[in-house]
Amino acid sequence: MARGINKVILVGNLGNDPDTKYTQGGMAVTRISLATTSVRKDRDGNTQERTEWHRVVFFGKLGEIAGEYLRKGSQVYVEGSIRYDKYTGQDGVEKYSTDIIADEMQMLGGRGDGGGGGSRGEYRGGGNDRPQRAPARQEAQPRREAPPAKSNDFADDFADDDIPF
Amino acid sequence: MARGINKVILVGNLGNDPDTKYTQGGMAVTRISLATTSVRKDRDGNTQERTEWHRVVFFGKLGEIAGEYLRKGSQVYVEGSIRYDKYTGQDGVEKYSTDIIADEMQMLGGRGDGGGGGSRGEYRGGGNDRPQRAPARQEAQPRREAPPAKSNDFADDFADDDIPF
Amino acid sequence: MARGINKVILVGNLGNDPDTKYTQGGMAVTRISLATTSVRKDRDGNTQERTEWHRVVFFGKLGEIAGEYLRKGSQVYVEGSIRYDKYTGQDGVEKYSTDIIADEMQMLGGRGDGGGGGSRGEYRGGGNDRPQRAPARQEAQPRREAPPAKSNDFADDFADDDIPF
Amino acid sequence: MARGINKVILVGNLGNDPDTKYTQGGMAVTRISLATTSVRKDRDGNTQERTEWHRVVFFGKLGEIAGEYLRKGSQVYVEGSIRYDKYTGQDGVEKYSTDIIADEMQMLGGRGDGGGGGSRGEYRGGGNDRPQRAPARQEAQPRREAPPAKSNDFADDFADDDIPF
DNA sequence: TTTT
DNA sequence: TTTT
Repeated sequence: MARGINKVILVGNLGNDPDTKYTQGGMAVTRISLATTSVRKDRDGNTQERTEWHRVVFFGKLGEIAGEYLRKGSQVYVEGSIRYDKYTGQDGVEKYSTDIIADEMQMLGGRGDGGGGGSRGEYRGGGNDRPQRAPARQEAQPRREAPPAKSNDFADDFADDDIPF
Repeated sequence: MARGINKVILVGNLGNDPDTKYTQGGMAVTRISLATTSVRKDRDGNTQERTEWHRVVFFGKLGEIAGEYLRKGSQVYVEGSIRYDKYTGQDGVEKYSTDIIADEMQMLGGRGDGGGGGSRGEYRGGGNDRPQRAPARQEAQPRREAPPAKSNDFADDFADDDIPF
Repeated sequence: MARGINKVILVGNLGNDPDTKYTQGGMAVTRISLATTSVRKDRDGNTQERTEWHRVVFFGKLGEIAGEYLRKGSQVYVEGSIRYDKYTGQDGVEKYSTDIIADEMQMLGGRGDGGGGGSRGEYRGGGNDRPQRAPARQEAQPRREAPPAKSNDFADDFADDDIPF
Repeated sequence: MARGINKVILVGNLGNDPDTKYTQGGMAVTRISLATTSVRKDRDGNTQERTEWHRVVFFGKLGEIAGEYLRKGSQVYVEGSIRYDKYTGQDGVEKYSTDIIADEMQMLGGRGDGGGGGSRGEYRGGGNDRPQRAPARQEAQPRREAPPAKSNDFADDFADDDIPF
């Protein structure tokens, strides 16, 4: 039985345009790099600034919306959970990664340099957006290239069954 | 100027007793390993369970309280922020680590196998618990060994000035 | 279009057993009174304690689980949103109420005086637990009286269509 | 001893300019009205929109910053706790109010119609901003009228000792 | 490595 | 009205 709370709340700006790929089952997986900067005063009274870069991942419908509306510089609210992964790199060395699996996002004031659209992205991950075999993704991301017809890099990372929520 | 929100809320159980060390300036640094388990149903209707192990770090007064009251199995509420670090291992290879820097904690119902005491730990990281030169740490952790008189492993990790909040 | 975040996170203890009722459509609506206590030191160094009593409401499947597993004294984690209502009392005077509409809950260590059961309640409000015409509620709450066959007090408060999420 | 978590996270827009007053001890108390709007689809597939208006209160240094930088329309992130109060109105009737006591805020992208300034407000309520007898408030709010020399409406609500954190 |  |  599930036990525990694993919740992350971020407000930050994208360091780059989002990267959207598709699983073999047609599910969108969008990744962004999100900066949050904090300050503190050290003992000498100097201001110290530190930026964390969060790797945030959006799945399914939320991945489509994030890919469509977010742009480099966009300010966004993200809610999700932390996921730690361990894998073996191509060099045979064990590596670790940490991702924030988003289940809610909301665009904030600034539009970044994407501009154009006008409409505002927002979505709360519901319960029933598991990939229903070939979503109508043609309509879903007017400004993204068509998803690759067959396999792609994410195929190694995520089977459709791997949706982490 | 600071910009962004980086907030983590965890409720989980400790996998081991806490590990408390002291910086050269006498500041307590306590680390715990905290499990949060979530479940989801996969496409075949099978229940999938996944546990994340969070490395949580408590500094200063909060580190003393965490070290004193938490035990393997304890259930605890933790609030803090995510911190990503990159360092070079002794093997010369670049490594990455992710820590949750706690700024609030509260013990919950279950006591784990610590038992005994009776009193309940709880604390909110305030603004003025920077190491004031040699805190009265003798009184602070009745059940922990005296902090090492001189250097320790954390000396490499944290100078007093590194308190991350 | 939706705009904004309205999120509440509570950890507290129930002041009384939960109160479960049913809408005419058969949806469970469970209310609890949840205490959170905070302390601060006033200027004279005296400890001041203050308790807030939150009215938390659970709908649908979550309402059934809350009604079944929570008891007076139970410690519980609740996530939800704030809802302010204004209504006219039977005395013709305008009144205001504030409720926390829960969309996630998890029982914590302490069991309160409910005891017995053994199993632990937990649930995340999903997207598809709107009342599907007559849920199998007979099985759902073994320890609660059968829901009233017809109207009840909540009928005035909530139509099935009023589920606030 | 304190027990429980009472945490609120809001992202919304101000419905009006902030209202700043001062206690007799010289502490700033700023109130804003913050809107968060959510949507849901009802059974007929129609989009239902609902706006909650939160009364948010900022004390001390945070109150000065909120009063200076926020304006009608500003988008802001607020973190705090819920506080329920019961008082007797001038008509002799018992009334209830709910406030969000802020302990952290951060201005977001949009500037509202305040414009001008340029600098961005942000602050985390620290531990030591209790009113130190007459803060240098002349410098603190360039664009607000001078605080009343003597008593004001808040005097009834808040003594200096009432700072709720 | 925890917990249920 | 809870809890410690």
